[in-house]
Amino acid sequence: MTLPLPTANNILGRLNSGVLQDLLGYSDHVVLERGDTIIRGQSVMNYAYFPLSGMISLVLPMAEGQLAEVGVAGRETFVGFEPVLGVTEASADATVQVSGEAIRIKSAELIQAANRYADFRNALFRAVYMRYLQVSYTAACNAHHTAAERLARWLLMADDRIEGHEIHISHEFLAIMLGIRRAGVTVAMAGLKSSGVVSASRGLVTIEDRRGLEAASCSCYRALHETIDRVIR
Amino acid sequence: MTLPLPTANNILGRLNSGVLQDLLGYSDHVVLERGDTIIRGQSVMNYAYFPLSGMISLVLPMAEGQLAEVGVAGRETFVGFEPVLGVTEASADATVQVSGEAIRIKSAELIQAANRYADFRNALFRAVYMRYLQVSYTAACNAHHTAAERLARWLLMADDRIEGHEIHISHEFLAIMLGIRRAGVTVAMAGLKSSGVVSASRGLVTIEDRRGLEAASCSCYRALHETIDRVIR
DNA sequence: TGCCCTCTGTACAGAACCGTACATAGCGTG
DNA sequence: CACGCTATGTACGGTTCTGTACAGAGGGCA
Repeated sequence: MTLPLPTANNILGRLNSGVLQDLLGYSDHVVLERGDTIIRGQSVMNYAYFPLSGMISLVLPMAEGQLAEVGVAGRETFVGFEPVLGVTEASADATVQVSGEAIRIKSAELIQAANRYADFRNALFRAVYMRYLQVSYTAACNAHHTAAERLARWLLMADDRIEGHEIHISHEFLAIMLGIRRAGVTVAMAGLKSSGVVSASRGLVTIEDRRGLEAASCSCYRALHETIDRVIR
Repeated sequence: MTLPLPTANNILGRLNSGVLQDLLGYSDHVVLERGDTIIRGQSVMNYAYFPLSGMISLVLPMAEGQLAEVGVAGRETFVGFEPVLGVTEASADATVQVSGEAIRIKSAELIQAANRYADFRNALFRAVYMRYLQVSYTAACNAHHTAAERLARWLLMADDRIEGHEIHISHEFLAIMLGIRRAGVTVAMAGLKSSGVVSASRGLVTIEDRRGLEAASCSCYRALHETIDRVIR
């Protein structure tokens, strides 16, 4: 079993080796277990996480105990960006959805490194912007698209961030992420299963036909990707 | 008729006068007419706008020509933040919803000033963060709350950004902003009218009972305000 | 093996919202 | 004033989703 390298993270992997070595000097390598809440909304942010594998949901706690997922993060980005904008409090919960590993850096050290290295700072800014875009599309998608389309989009986003094509998640959790009933997930999932794009058993969803899943998803998945590709150039 | 001062904008108004004078040296004072689209999504951003009055909607263009409002801006903030994060392309359309005025600065000059003045830079960062929070709540709200509740929230956000309590807007426009049918707006508005919290005639909505409107709104309005107050401290 | 807890599938009535259509009302302009 | 355009009010069938409930399946553990 091989330990994933820090360069598995898209931001860390593009740094020149001197900067990366410096950063790693005051970083931890941590394991993210499914269900862990590594950041809590409305509490002081202590660490930023640069995932090497796995997937993290960003979940906004609302009034009356409701929850709403506003975005997801994997090794393409980092979580805990608030200090980059001078804010000490977390905006949302960060909950591990798919187990993995991450490089963890104290928020204060993150800021010092960002001040020191322009390339690193710019990469962090770009990641913040991509997060903003993702949340924007989530807002638009929630207003316009059906539960089935949004389920397909969620599975695509997860598929992008995992090894293989098996997602360990229950309908109950998916319901919270999509802001719909648990029973609604079961029905929507049955549709995807009957058309053969996914198979599923207790707590496990397997993507069988990626193209088919893209066809079942709303346009937001593709639109967000195209926008990000254009911005990154 | 008095010209609004640059200090009417919350960001500019908190700068020390030397910095403000410098900024104003390379800024324009512009009029924002209802219906103007001052920034277009997916095109290069040329200017940032610091509103002194009026309200601007941030509207994400989606596939198949659909539109979705992801946030609004008034004199509490600025629009055209992308260059602050090193991005040259606009993410969304910025359309004037309520006429007003603004201080306009070339994006390149904005960045130079931000590099020069730490206070200004920090204020811009904080505004970016507040925008992020607002879009997050829009995403959550769209997933969980009814059209009537969201209409009430929209009217509250508009009321916060105008002089007086009269909003010039048609049901057609509101429908686009909320991502629902025009007829759905008419029905929801009829509810608000029958309970006396607003009155309305052709193209004009008047808020009669601010407290009542807050009661008709979902919790997102209050929750966002409380979060922003806490972050700003 | 038996028990229990979680997860999944299914059902049903009702609410919310859609797409569409049509009639009326307000208001500017010729 | 008459016309025409835009805005508003209303209606109706159909779809999506909700809240709730219950039964059965899967799997861990005593």
